[in-house]
Amino acid sequence: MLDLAILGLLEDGPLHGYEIRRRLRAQLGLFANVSFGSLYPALARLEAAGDVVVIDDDGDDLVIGEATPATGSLSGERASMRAKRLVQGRGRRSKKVYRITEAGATHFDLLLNATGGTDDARSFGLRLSFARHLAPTARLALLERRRAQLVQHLGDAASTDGLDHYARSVVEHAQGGVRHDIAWLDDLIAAERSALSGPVDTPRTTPTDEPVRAPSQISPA
Amino acid sequence: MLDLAILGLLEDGPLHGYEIRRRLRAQLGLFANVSFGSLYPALARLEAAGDVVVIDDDGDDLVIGEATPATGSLSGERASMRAKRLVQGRGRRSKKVYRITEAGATHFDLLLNATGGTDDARSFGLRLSFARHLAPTARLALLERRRAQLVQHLGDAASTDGLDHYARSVVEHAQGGVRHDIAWLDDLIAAERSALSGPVDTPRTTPTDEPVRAPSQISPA
DNA sequence: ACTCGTTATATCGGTACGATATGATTGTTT
DNA sequence: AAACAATCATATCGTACCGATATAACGAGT
Repeated sequence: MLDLAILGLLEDGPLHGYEIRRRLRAQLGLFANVSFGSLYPALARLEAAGDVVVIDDDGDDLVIGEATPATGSLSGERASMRAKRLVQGRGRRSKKVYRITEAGATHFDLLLNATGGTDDARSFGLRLSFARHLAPTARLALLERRRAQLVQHLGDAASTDGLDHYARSVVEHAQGGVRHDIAWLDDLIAAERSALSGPVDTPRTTPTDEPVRAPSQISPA
Repeated sequence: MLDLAILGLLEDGPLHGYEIRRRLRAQLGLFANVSFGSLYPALARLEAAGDVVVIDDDGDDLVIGEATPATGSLSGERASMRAKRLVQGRGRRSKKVYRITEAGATHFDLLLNATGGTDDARSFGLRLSFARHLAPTARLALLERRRAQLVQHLGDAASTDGLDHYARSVVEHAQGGVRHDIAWLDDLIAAERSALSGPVDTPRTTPTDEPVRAPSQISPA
């Protein structure tokens, strides 16, 4: 989950942890309230896995020999990093800027295209946010997978019998939200379809074979 | 989070773990996808804390001496339980039915009325589901607290500049959802207000001083 | 010079999740 | 009636995530 988010942001250029969090809050504002208690461990994880590397402000990789000892001691890297930090920064540095590696980019593609996994709203929103990195067909597949999940979600919803006023209100409101989500997905799917089938010109059948649908925007209060 | 849910369900009578999960899925369907990996540890937690006790099918508490050795060995209780299970059930039992204690009920009130804590949608939905256990003023406070959270949430939302089509769509759709939530809360708040101020009779001002508002239901797809 | 708010990294304890294992009960097929 | 599958039910393991907290560097105000 977080790995996907971090790698996706780093695809557009190196960032340090704090900035990653800011963008996550801005771009994915609502879910993704990501805390440092998960962000920094995640960055350490990705660094250990070789998906990201720490660079300094000049863009140089913060590893000495460049010929990394491969599957050797991980602590060696950290030690050398600390060394360079001391040498050229005189302890003045505070930011740790991360850059995505080729392995990281591969890993990102893998995570982004993964069909299975969790079906929660967060991971879908995350994937859709990075949908520009997906092939058009994969994009469409992502949307339709999500739509099917939500439809099924509505399907096996209980009958709200035996629930008091408040609980019923919660359930019904949530169901309304799901229906809203489905309508939204329908719009996105239609857009993807028309972009796939007729990227030429003269979209003849497009505006007619679609039922009348609200323009994806609730009344702005 | 889970403690609140479990205790709230047990307020209406003893249940076993599996059934708790079913009700959680039904009543709070959407969030609350509660997994056993969190449910059973939570039950064990609550049992250790004395908030719930295991009973057998006749309603008897499944502890031998009734004079529990207090802060002694926890494993003693489990051993005695296992013993009784063997004695009177000949291993036929598989369900562990939990009953809430007085301490548990107190704890539940505490959790339900807690003003601070997390501000996520799940815990709010959970609290609102159990709102019938709240005093009318506390109910209103809960709703207004949540409303303020959402309004602020909308406030410090970024400007969606620099976001591509997909990311912007995600953000805008989420914001629409938040506005929808706020409208819903406004309805609930209005209802609570009118129930507080004029619970007598002749609801004179009720149908008129309220702005025209959609009936909380999206077009049913 | 001093404090305060912001930027920034990091760790800790607790809680939740997904996968998985295991047993008991019930229903269905042969 | 035996065999099998599905469902009901409890439990544990590893990992991810969160909230609180600690720490430190730096700029701005006073």
